[in-house]
Amino acid sequence: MTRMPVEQRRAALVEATLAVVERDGLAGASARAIVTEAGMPLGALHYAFASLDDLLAAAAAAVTEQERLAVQHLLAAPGAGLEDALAAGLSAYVDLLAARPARELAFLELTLQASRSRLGDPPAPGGYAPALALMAELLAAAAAAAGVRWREPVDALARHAVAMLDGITTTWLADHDTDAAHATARFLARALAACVTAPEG
Amino acid sequence: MTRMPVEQRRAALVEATLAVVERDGLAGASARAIVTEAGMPLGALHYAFASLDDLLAAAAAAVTEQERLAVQHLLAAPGAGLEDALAAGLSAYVDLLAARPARELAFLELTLQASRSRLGDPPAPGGYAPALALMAELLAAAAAAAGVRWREPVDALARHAVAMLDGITTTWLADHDTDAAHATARFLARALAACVTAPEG
DNA sequence: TCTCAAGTTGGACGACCGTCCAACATGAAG
DNA sequence: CTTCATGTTGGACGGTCGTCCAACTTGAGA
Repeated sequence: MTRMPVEQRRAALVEATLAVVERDGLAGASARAIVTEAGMPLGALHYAFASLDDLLAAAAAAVTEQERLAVQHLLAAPGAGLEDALAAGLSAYVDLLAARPARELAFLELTLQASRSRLGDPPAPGGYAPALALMAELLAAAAAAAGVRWREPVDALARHAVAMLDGITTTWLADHDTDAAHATARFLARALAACVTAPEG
Repeated sequence: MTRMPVEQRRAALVEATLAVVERDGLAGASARAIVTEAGMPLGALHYAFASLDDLLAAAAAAVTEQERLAVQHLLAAPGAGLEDALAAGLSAYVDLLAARPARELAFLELTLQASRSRLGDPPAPGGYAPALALMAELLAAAAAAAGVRWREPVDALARHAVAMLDGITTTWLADHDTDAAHATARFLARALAACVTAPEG
């Protein structure tokens, strides 16, 4: 392969890993499948990463950054009320899930694999932090746009929302019931909207 | 191995599979590891199941029956209010999760594997049905005990609750934050409790 | 142009995989 | 006791796995 900074090589391998896991599942994410996807020779993997597990861990870390970033522009609802804005954003995620289920499934597989490797860890705040921080920002912005204030810490609410998104995902993947997933999204929006003070108060 | 009805053999293999996945993860659930766990010879697997995938699918199906059954006696709160009863039950699940995380992780791994195999399926109501039915029963019983009635169909609320349990699980597995998981459980209990008519109405 | 350290490659290795099936054990029928 | 259909076993097979490393390419410095 042509000369290439190691950093760029690592990024390309991570991207190829995400593509392979999305297409063939975590079980199909072998060293050979990944380097083939990336158009690299077999040896390139152990030149950029110490082991395949290291690459999968890096891919899992990249996921929390990349995936939740796709949700970023979902909460860009116009001047509607807070609950409607939240419901629109969450429903947009459901549509994204229904349109590209393999992608969300791949993200869950990688996240779970990372969770297993950290099962016997100390407290371990974990790599979820970026997703939580992003969701907290979105919630804060949504409240500001609606002219209301959260009655509870946004960090706590953000964690509830992230958990609910995960649950919506696993449940939809199990039954493919898009209507029900939208209903769950509205349920969460209503629950979140119940945690604000009166408008302009 | 001593004579043994095929049905019993299948059940023993499914149980052994759950034990192996809990200990070593889905990646470690090889045919040899499973039959060793079950104390059976290698050939016994293909004598009771057509393939390893069939066994894993059977294990995934057994999970939805078995796992959610563990939650059954969690909602047995005394005469407290509905929200407190729900919160107590959901918090009990969080404690169960924190005490035996590998088990819940194994359940998720098997469920996700099953989800992947059904990715390109027709509508497919899926094997989630028993879990939903059980949760619906629990919610109906809880409302009856509190002397209130659900304002929405219990089936819909049950699906929200199951989704939230999954989300609580994946999130806790990522950050091991038991306090935050309890807070999310209370959040869900409050959201559910907001869906009833006034007591004794 | 020649040298050589650094970067890159793909074949080789041992281990493990799922599956199959020829050989073996078993217990009822004769 | 002998027969034999049925149930059971574990070794063998072809394949794929992750990893390593000897050989090759590259491009800057002498």
